Amino acid sequence: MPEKNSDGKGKKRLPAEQREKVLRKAALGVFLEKGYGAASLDEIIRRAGGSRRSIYTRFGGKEELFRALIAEIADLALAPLRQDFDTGGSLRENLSGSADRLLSALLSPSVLDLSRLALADGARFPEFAQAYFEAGPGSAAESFAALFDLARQRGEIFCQDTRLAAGQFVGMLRDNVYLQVLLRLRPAPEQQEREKIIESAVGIFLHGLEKR
Amino acid sequence: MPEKNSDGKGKKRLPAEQREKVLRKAALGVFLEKGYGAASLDEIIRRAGGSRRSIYTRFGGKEELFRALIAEIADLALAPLRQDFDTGGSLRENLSGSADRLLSALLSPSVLDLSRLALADGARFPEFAQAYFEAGPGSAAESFAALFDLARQRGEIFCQDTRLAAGQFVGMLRDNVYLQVLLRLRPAPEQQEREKIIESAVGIFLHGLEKR
DNA sequence: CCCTTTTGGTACTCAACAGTACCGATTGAC
DNA sequence: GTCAATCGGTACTGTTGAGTACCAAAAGGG
Repeated sequence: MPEKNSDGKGKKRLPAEQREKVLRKAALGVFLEKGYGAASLDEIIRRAGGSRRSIYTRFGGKEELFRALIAEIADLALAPLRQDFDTGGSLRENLSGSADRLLSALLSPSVLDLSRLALADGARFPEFAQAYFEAGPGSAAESFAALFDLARQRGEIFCQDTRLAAGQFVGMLRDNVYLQVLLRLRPAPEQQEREKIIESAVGIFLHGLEKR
Repeated sequence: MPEKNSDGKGKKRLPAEQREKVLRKAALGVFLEKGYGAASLDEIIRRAGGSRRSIYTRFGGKEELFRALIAEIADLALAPLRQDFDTGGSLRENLSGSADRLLSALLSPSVLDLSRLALADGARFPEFAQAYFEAGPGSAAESFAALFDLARQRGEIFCQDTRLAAGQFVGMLRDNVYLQVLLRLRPAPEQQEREKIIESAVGIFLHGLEKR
């Protein structure tokens, strides 16, 4: 008796291109949720459909599958984080707006998972840790540094090392509240608390960089 | 032929108490280096000597062994971080000194491993994430908050929410340099760079909190 | 309509590892 | 010295999951 699958999906075949997309997406989800070590190919296949062959013919194995995802992982999850600054507006407005976008991105579930993944499995996949940092906190800090440079040229602030200060500003947003969220000790702060965090950080920072 | 072990250690038996100490220490090292999932009992036994029985009779299993370590893990690795503040000296001196001790602790190999462990396996062991945060960044922030409260009472600084500011100051030390070290993208900064980081952070922060 | 190629699904092998059983050796009490 | 209890070492069991083999069904060209 030619039997169908339990879920009734049958044995429809997907064109190679689409199968690969579905596989990448499913793998991405499982890796982000479970981490590299605890992620199982069976789980990926269960979500994506297809068979083990589809992974091994297309990618070569678990490790290669993960490596194949690195580029798009960083791009995808950190995209909202790399928004350009408004050219107009005051320094404070620009800083607050950018900080808000950065903090919201950092606190989004997918970026939180991504950060945990980079920290947990960065030892085995240095390119991944590198890609994560460059696409995320690194590029954010560079944007802030550019902002600070401009303000310094205008004489609005006083700062010897704008890159260092920018990295510290990003760190300031990654404060203990963020750390607690990353450790799953508390839920992400809502709009109101985020605003308080940003107001405090921007206030301290801008005042701290004022000409003295 | 009654044969000795390859390393010549023989079959000396350790008193129960000492065996447990050695086991705890070895397990601590392996968990910190490999993470919970990748740590194997065989490796722990190889380092500690003894046999699997010594783990199962004393602790019950891998999970219980890990849980038994949580308290001392946090205590041990974060001890240098919880030094009291000098009561004398200026606010800036106190802040700089404390920040230096905190940063040095955060950047020490064992605390870096501990932080990665808390982030990677905090999902499975929430008590561990909790203990890590409270013993480490949490208590550090509380100390800074106390320092800020005192300074505010003296009228030296202006700050609405000292706890928030203290958490942000700790975050500021956990800047992008620290993040890169945590991600194993670069070695820990030497004394000179650490001083620059602290000088910048303390300078921005104190100036930022000045009465305006 | 048939035949080749590719894919989905399943069954298998192999390795790693947690947990258990057991034997002989060591220790300490008597 | 003798004996009971315990410990070290090793072998075994069961499970999980990566990687492989194979078969049958589907797609597509002739």
